[in-house]
Amino acid sequence: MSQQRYQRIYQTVKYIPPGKVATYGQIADLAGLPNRARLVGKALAESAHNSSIPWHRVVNAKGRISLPQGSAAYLLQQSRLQQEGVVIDNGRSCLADYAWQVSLEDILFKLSY
DNA sequence: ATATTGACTTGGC
DNA sequence: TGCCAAGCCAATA
Repeated sequence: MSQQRYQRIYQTVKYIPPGKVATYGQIADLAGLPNRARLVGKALAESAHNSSIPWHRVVNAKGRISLPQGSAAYLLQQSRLQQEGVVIDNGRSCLADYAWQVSLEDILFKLSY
């Protein structure tokens, strides 16, 4: 059911390693879709049922969970991140500690398909 | 074809 | 830290 139009976004999200987080804007840029952070959120909302997509590793530019505070989805994202070792302080993760940094080496030798 | 809606971002206080 | 106004733009209505 995941729409074909969000394929690039989904593939990019799959590369976020466990224990790390990426921002909506970062995913959009990496997917070749600059200025489309909101589209990433939309794509993830539709991927919630797809277990192969680690949507919980995507947070906003401030490192915070962008879901209604206290909602089921919010709690699920929080617990999944905590399980991976990401400390969540009042809905916020510390980007300085957990931000996913894509290096040139990753692009050339590890993320190749 | 026009208007509204977002799991967003940035910059300024 | 936090709030706000703008800017952004595909998808929906």
